[in-house]
Order: sequence, then structure tokens, then C-alpha cells
Amino acid sequence: MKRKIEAKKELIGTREALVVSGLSDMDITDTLECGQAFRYEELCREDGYVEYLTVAMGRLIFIGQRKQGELIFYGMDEEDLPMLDGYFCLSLDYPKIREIIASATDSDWLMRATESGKGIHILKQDSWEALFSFIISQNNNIPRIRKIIRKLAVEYGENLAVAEGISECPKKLCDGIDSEVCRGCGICYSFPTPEAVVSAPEKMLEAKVGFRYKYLLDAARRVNEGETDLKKIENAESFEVIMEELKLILGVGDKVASCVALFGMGRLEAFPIDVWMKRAIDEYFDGKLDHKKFGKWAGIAQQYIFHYIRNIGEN
DNA sequence: AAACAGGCCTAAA
DNA sequence: TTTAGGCCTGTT
Repeated sequence: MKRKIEAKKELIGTREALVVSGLSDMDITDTLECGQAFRYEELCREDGYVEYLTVAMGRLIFIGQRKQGELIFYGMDEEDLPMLDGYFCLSLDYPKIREIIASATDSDWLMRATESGKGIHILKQDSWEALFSFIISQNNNIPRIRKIIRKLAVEYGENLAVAEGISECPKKLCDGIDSEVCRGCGICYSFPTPEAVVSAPEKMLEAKVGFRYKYLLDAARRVNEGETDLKKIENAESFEVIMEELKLILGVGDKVASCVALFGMGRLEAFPIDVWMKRAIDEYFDGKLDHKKFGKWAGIAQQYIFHYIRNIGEN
């Protein structure tokens, strides 16, 4: 289910970039802000151009978009394309998948949802990051989840701007003085590792994680000790086994486990059901929706439904 | 001010 | 096996 994409180096203004084209409907805003990821910052928005900073794969990634079907990756080379493709699922044939999803039911509402969310790509994030992030997400809203994660990144992570020789705050939030560079807003820091968390768990309280503290600590402890082997879980053939293994972690139920499988392990058959999905299913699917209809693309269908129910009326 | 936010745990039927 | 209440904190 692949489609062909192209990438070539280009000078955008004064910046070297890898421009990837042939993407069909990719929308970087919808993709980053649809709730699957938390480490993104809008840096610039003007007529016909947006730019984001996201932290992924242990580095800072500056992404621009000036039109549909194309993304600009600043500071990247042709050799980075496989990595970018892997993370952003650039070459997955979404138009074809949308056809499959839309024809799986006779719901007009789902057709509209699919059309409305067509710019979304499911990201293949790091499994540990997804696990930790979605434990934080429970009983919580996106702005605060992002805030907590930024704070945790400062407490436990590494300043990637410094590491990458960037001397100016990407979001112009601080003065970038001396070697400090950063006031510690967290947008440039790497994600906390399990080891770092285990070695000083009390620092999590600085980030106001609240009652999730013991859940986060249990997750970090298990992963750090190898009791939970995320790579191994990720490679399990059986989806049920993945869910069971993840749910051994304190604070991980069906919803969090499916989010980890979907967004952190590339298991697109996962179908997380939260309050919004429940609302959508109750209102537009007669209270029942068998996600098996969507087969291995259920997670993408979920994302369209989720996005549409949350943004209804906007467009 | 009271309820709610993209859940899960525990205790009690 | 199902259900109610509680939980940190911030926002409306």
C-alpha cells in the first residue's frame, strides 16, 4: 500500500531543505494537532505557509508547508528520507485506504469525516514516548498534557538546541544568552528516558503530574528493568498480546494501550475509544460500531471519526 | 462555584 | 461482572 514520493534538496530563503512532494492531501497542522502527538510547536503561520518544530527521533525537526502534497524538512538530506518516511508515513497510500474505509459502511457521516480528516497521517512515534505521554493524557486536556511534557523534558531531558548548535530560541521565547541558550520552556528538550525518571522520580512532581505519578513511575520502572520490553512487545504478531502486555502496567487500560499500539507501535488496527469516540458512536452509529469492518486500517478510521466529532462545524 | 478534561484504580454489590 | 467514587490540577 505504497505510493511514490519524491524528494530533492532546495534552498528556501537562506535555508537548505529537503522538499518532499507527491504526498497527496498531507496536512501538517492536522497531522500534528489531531491529538496523536504532543511535542509540536507552531513557529510561523502566514498566508500560504506554516512552520512547525517537532521533537522526534531524538532531534529537532523543522517542518514547513506551503501547499498540499508537499512538505519541507529544513536541514535534512536525501539520506534522511527513509527516517522521515518511517516517522511521518509519507509513502503510505492514504487515498486508497480512505476508499476502503469509506466503503466499509454506508454511513454518510463517515464519508464526510473521512474527507474532513484526509490531511492526517498517523505518526509512528517512539513506543516509550507514546506510553508515557498517554498515561499523562488520562483525565487531562491537550494544552496541559503538552505543558506537563515540556516540563518533564526540562527536568529529565537534554537541550537538543545546544546539542545541535542552534543558538537562538526557535520560538523566540528567550534571549538565548550564553551557553544557556534556553530559559527552559522545554520545546527543545529530548524526551525523558525511563532511566532518568527512575533515578529521580520525585522531579515528576514539579511537572504537576498529580495522581498519575505512581502510574508513570511504574511504567518507567518496568521498562527500565526490562520487565516490560517495548521492542519485543512491538514485534509481537498478535495484537491481543500487545494489549495484554501493555495493560500489565499500572494506569494502562484499554484506551491508553490502544493509543500506544496505534501511535507508538505502528499497529494501525488499534481502535482507541475515548469519550469523544463514544460520543460519535452513540450519535452517528446507533451506539455500535464494529471496528473490525475497517480491518487493518481501523486506527486510521478512528482518527477520522475522532477528528470530525471534535471539529464539527468548523468545516 | 461546580463541573469538566481525550481514564484508570479500587472497593463494593 | 458491573458500577460508583475518587483522583491532581487548571480552566471556564
